[in-house]
Amino acid sequence: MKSTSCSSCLLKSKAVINLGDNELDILDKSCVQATFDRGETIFKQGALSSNIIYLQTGLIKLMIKGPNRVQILRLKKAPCYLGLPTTMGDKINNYSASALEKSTACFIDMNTFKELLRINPAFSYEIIIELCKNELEQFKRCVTLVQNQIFGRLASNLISFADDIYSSHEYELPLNRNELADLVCTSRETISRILSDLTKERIIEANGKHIKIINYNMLKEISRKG
DNA sequence: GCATTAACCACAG
DNA sequence: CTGTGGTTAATGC
Repeated sequence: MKSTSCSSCLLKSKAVINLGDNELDILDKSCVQATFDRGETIFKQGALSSNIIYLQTGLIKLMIKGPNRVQILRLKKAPCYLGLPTTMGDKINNYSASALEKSTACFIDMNTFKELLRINPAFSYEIIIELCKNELEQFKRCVTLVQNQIFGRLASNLISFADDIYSSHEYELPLNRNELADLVCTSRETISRILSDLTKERIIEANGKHIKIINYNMLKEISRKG
């Protein structure tokens, strides 16, 4: 299935750049590339996990089944590693990942990955950096979700789509209203209402999945104050 | 009490 | 799959 070798790959991660030729060969032997269409599951909560996944291109969502409903943990945009916590931290996946747009990913055998961590400190260092950045992002998101009211929670996410994912004040939402609700912990109805309220206030324009941020500063203010 | 927030339900495009 | 309206429960003046 693999069209290129790891050594000639143009989409190397920051960690893999530090690997020598020998180490790239080791990686090459247990690395398989796959592509996913929108909606396809990359890995599933409850299943045995034995791979580290490097998302080369695309956008995915991580979700976890809570006591009552699904919770979208976060969206992740390539390039990034997927499943580090769930593969290294447990034998079973603690959450699922599915593609929000056409994505490509490399599946790396966990034992090979562990071996690379052991033999190459520069590689390990980059992995730790990525993990730490992720944790900080999660902490921030946690505070926003717990302490802000719904306007603030949704505003934060609309801003994060614009700044972190699409680098534009105008974009197509990768999620429907229900998924948006799962992302900011509310109901589908409330999402509808808030999007139309924000449109009435001329802070954004929302037409179906098309979002245009008109008053970025105001939206930022809402996300800060909750 | 009264106002606000947000969930749940129902129903219509 | 979405948007809206009515109802209701919880919380805070």
